[in-house]
Amino acid sequence: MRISDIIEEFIKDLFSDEEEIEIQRNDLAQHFNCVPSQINYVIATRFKPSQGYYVESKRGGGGHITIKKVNNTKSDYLMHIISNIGNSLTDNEAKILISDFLTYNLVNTKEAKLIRVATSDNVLDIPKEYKDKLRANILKNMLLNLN
Amino acid sequence: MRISDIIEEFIKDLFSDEEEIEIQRNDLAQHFNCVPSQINYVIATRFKPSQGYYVESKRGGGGHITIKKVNNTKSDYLMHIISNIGNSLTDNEAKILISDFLTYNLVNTKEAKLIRVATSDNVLDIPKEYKDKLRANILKNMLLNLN
DNA sequence: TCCTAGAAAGTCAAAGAAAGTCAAAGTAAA
DNA sequence: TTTACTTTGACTTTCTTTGACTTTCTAGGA
Repeated sequence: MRISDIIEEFIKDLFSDEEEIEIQRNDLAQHFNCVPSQINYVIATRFKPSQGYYVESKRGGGGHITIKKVNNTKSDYLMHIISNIGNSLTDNEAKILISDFLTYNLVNTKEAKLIRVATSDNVLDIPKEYKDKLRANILKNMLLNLN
Repeated sequence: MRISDIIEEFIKDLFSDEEEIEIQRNDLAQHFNCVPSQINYVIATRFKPSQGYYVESKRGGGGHITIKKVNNTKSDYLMHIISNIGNSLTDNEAKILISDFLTYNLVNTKEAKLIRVATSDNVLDIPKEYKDKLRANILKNMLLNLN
């Protein structure tokens, strides 16, 4: 398994009930035996605002990285995601979003699967230049119809 | 015997009890002493939706190919539909099919809605020449994932 | 007060690790 | 002998890992 996925999961577990967590980049890197910038990679790809997270940090002595979950209620979270999807979305971004929906109980397994299928790269076999735009569109529309 | 057939059989054997397997393209190619793209060929020709398989993959470090087998004894009707959809489907045809699914209780209202959204003409905002083909593909793959 | 050392975190590009594409060449079937 | 299916390989794309270098912050000493 990829170290990035393991770190992602570890961080998400830190949010047991909290809606805000704080980590030390170097400590975490040491814990997982990787270079510190790997932590930045994980945050950059898995904890983006468009994924419902807000990140702050401080350098220097006593420095740290704070990650906040943007919204509390399910419908706020959903609205936040929908309005932040923009008009382009990669396969990987979609995958992470959908797995978050499942973790946060916004959808059940079956629905998550349906959404995943309709946004996955293999299913969307059209020229590359249309893919990410189409994917964003499909996902937004499916989410809007969840209620 | 053709190498493609051997690989096909090998992959099918991997599904002993599992309904979902994961392979490494390069490893498999090495195992059979063929070029990696041969694996793509086998998947493209023998693991199509109309044959009851759903495929996903990921590139890069830790990449892999996942193949899911749909238990087709579960719903003959569904498999029948899937293999009869062909590779093109109009908006209207999709609409009718989906409302049939609902009538026959193959899906619930929410699922029907999700499927409808992902196959509807105005969500699929790509050039006309790709639409019906894409719609067919999306619908087939979504149906495969109903269990 | 101001300067400086050390402690964090950030950036960015290169290298590495998979998988995907596509078309040409080869083979089998009708 | 066409036509359809297979095999092959060069090239592309996507995602992850790594590391050298930069920036920012705090605290302690001159």
